[in-house]
Amino acid sequence: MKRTPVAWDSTALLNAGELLTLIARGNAKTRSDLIEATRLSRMTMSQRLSALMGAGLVEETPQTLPSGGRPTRQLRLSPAAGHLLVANIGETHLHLAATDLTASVLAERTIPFDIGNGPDVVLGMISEGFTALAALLPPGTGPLFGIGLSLPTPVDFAAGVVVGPSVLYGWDGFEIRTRLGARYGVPVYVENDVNLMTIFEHRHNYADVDDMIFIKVGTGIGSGIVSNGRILRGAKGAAGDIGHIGIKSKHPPLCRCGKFGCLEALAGGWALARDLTTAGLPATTARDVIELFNRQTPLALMLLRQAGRNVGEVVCELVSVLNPAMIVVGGTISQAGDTLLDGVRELVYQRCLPLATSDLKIVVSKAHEDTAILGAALLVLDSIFDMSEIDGVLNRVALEASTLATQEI
Amino acid sequence: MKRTPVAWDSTALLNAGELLTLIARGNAKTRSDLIEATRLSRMTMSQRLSALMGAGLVEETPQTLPSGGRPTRQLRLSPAAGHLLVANIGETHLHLAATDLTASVLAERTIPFDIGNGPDVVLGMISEGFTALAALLPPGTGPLFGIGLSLPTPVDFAAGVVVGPSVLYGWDGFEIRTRLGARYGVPVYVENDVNLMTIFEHRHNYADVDDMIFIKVGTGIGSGIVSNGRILRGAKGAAGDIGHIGIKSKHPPLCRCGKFGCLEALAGGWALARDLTTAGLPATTARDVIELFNRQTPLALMLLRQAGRNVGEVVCELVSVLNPAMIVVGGTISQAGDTLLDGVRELVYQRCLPLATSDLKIVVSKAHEDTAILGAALLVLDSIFDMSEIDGVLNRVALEASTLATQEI
DNA sequence: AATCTTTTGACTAGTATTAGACAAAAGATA
DNA sequence: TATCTTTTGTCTAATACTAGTCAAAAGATT
Repeated sequence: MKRTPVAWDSTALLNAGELLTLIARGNAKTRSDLIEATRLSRMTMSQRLSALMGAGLVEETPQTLPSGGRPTRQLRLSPAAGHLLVANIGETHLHLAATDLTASVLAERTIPFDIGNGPDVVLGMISEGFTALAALLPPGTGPLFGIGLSLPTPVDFAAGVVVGPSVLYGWDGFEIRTRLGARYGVPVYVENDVNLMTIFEHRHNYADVDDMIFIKVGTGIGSGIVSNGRILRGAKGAAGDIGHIGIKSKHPPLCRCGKFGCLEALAGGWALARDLTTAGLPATTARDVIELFNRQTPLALMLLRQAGRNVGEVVCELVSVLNPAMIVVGGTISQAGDTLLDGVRELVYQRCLPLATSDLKIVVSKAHEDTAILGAALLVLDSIFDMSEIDGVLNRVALEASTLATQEI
Repeated sequence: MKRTPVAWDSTALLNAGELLTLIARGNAKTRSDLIEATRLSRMTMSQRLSALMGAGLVEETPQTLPSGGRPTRQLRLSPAAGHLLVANIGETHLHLAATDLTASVLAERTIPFDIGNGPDVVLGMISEGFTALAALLPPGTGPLFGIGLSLPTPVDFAAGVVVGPSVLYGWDGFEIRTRLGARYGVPVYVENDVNLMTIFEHRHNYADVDDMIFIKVGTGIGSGIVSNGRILRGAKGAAGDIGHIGIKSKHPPLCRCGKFGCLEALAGGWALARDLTTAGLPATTARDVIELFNRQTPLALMLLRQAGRNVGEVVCELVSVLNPAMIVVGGTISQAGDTLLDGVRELVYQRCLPLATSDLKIVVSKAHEDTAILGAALLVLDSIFDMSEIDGVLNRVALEASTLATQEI
């Protein structure tokens, strides 16, 4: 079985990494953008671009940009040129999805499971699930480009390893990337769920904001920080862990971390449920709390307003330290909307310096459902279409194309 | 006066920006490093490198690295290939310096002045001072490569404009970069003094730490944040402003910002001097406080220990939010050493989660004197030897060399 | 002193890229 | 419909870059 030359210039394709990165990242939408960004001659750019288009990685959009003369054609990554497999490992459910290269879900599946089974069993279930999803892909979908995993625990992103003594027994130090990477032969990225929700919120709704903070108020409380347009992870991937910052209160309640007076123990979903139950309104989950709020239960309203002020205490400090342009509050409890946010705003505008608050926006997340899994897809795309990884992608595509060409003979 | 070809290949020089960046930033010290980093062929690299060496920008160090065979020659930026002019605008003194390209001071000068004179007068004094310094440069020093200014107020770094309503009356919105850039025709960078101290501390002492926080405890209290190896500035350059975070205390003292209970009002140099004076030990400056500490005055010791705990309250939150690998405490009051730091450590290890504290180092700055001005030089170097600016530098050098060549004829 | 090892420079033929010019394409405008 | 404007593709000669080879350089090793 001998190799034959393929239709498009394979050298040009292999050199087109930079173009692909610019297009995939949204940094360049037109041919002129590409020339300006790469400082390549029009000839070379054109050649490489047609290689990318020939390989099915890039396509022109139907719409053009008006320019006074001949309209400018817009370029984009072909959504179907490849696919991703992503999973959100929750505490009770496993959420799996296959997406295209615009992070749109092609197929998905939710499996109830027990995270206590440990990484071996869970990763086995994920592999099985991925295989099932891959079978559901529409015909013509390109090869697997990468895998993303979301976990409810701090993660050393660079290494793809769970860190920390965490709630997840048996996962500490488990080398997820190594394990899945060996099985699938594509890049594997592992990240904490709050950071992934942050990535989704940032890329999907506020892509032009370079400094923002996403605050998740769900059962627990956590945050994700975008600084200079990038996720801030810190030395060990533990950045943004605001749930256990101490808040002044008259009778500091015991937190599940063992300390007293943590933010989470005052304003987290589990704490609100606890307080409602104590007052004779049975509630166990954050969803129950919002249910009572929706029924306008006075105590729930009161507790949520107070929770807003407690969250606000910490947000004040985040604003002073990080000087964000925007704060987005998400998570189940954020469904209380302004009832929660008014307390946050009250504290922030009262306590922070005007320079930091004058153009600060504090809003509720527009997102619902499970955005961590979409964040995982966006993260994989961002990481794959990147200078250091892009050559691997192109090599795989070129290889696939050339073997296809030989098979046809 | 016609142009004549110069000794070295001018095309190669103009294309050598990437090499120069790598060498200047310390990312590549040998020829092999350069080949690996640029993926250029040895031929091209060699050609461009000799252009850089011919232009006097890069030189080989006397020492070589042992390699088993022929020793590897080390490369570095020629310190004397150019010079920088930097200034620290303090509240009572103007500190000016000329440095070489390793940020070593070649000449310096301190001028007492009143910042109340406003930006016009002050920038005029700086220009005069720079002219005087330039006359003191050793013969053979290369041209001016850039200018750096340090200011005791928040700055919009990207624009080179003072922001704020700040203590500096008349400076708000003043376009320093535009003003000085027009006069000197080189890049001008303006930055807040605490950020510059942070840059110095980071680059000079802990260059391999990607996530660190520098805390300045002087008359006031501020901080600089290094995240992913870069200074975190926030949306408006106000990040790290921790002096006015509220601290719980029984009788919250009035702060100079108008609020009660700010960190600065409890633990800043001015607050400690106030408390010592009240107790009958006259002190006005942070230096006076340290003077009393050095004499082992019991009240000073007690106040400094308490100040450490107050600073520790805020550091706890910084650690939870940013997960740094290292915290460096500087500023005049940090001369109290462990008397101050023990309080910080006590709070941090007691309140933060183990994942964030297990490998965290909390140390006193090794630096003394005015490090902001050195930070300014490092910032200018970092900014100049950067993909977006480097071509300007090379053009200026090439132009200068070619005019020199024509004059010789 | 002879040998080894690795760095470094230089040569070649072949390949990739560039600048600049020309023409075709395609919607806007008159 | 004819003209205008800007985008896009293609051509060519000149230039830049590459891989691969050979040889010289310079300290380490024997």
